[in-house]
Amino acid sequence: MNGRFPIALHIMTLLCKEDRLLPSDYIAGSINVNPVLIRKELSNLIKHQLVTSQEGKNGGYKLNQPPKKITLAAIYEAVRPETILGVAKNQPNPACPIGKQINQHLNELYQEIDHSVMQKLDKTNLLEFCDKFN
Amino acid sequence: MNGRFPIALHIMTLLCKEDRLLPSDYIAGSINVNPVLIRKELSNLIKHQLVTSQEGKNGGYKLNQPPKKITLAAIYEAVRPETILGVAKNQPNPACPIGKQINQHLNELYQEIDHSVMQKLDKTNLLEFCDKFN
DNA sequence: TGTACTGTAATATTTTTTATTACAGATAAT
DNA sequence: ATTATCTGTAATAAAAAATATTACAGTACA
Repeated sequence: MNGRFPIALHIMTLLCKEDRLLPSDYIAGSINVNPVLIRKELSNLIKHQLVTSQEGKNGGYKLNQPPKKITLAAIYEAVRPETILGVAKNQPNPACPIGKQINQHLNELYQEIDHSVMQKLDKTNLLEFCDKFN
Repeated sequence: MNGRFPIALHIMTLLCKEDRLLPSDYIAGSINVNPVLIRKELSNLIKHQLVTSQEGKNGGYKLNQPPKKITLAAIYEAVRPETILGVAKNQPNPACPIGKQINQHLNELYQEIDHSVMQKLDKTNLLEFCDKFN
C-alpha cells in the first residue's frame, strides 16, 4: 500500500458523493495538496477508465462508471506500483548465497500478500465505502 | 508493507541459515547497505525479542528463538509503523465534509487489510521461509 | 474573445531514507 | 593488562523520493 492510494480513494469518494463535474482545484482543496498532483493522479485514473474529464470552461472530472461497479481493488490496482515496493530497490550482494536469492523469494511472498489484499479490497465497492460517510 | 521489512527478513534469514554469531558488518555486506542501518534494525529486533546480541570481540547477533517458532507475522510486527502509512501524513481540509471524515474511514480500511496481511504472514515461519533457499 | 478549465513539462522545495563519521563501552584473544 | 574487534548510539551529511510551484499550450463554454 503506497501513499497514492489514500489520494486516489479520496478523489473517487468526492466524485461519488458530489455527482457532478468537479474541477481539480476543488478536489485539491479537499485533500489539501497541490492541484497539479491531483491532475496527475486523475490522468492515471482516466487511463484506468475509472474517471472521465471534460476540458474547457466549466469542465472537470467525474466517475466513468456507476460507483457500485467500482471496487476498491480496481482503485488500488490503478495506483499499484509495477515493481513491488521495497524489493526492487534492494540490491543484495550477489556473491552471498542468501543475498543472491532473497529477492526472488521476497517477490513470491509479496505476490501472495498482494493477492490476499486484492481479495479483501474486492469485497467493497465505492458506493459502500461512500455510504459510511455522514 | 514498508521498506524495512525486506531488510528485517533478510537479517533473520541470514541468522537462521548461518547458525552462529554474525557481526553487523557481515550482514550489511550481504544486504549491501550501511552497517549502522543494520545495527539499528537489529536493535529493534532485539527489542522485539527476536534476536540477541553479544558485545565485544567475536561478538555479533543470533536468533533468540528457534526459527520454527518465529512467524513472518512476528517479523512484520516488529517493523510495522505505529501510525498506518499514508494516512497519518495526510491532512485533509477539515472544512470539507469528506475531508473531515476520510482518515477515519481509511484507518478502518487499513486495519482490516493489515489484519488479513497478518493472517497470511502468520501461516509461514522463518524455518519454512529459509527452506526455500538452495 | 475572454474566461475557466484540463494536460503536461520543467523546476524547486520539502521530506524521507540511507550513508557516513565518530566514539564510548564490552569482551575475547594475545 | 593491552589490543583488537565487536555493539550501541548520536550527530551529521548525502541521496532519493515525494510534493509543490510555475508556466503555458490546448479546449470549450459564455
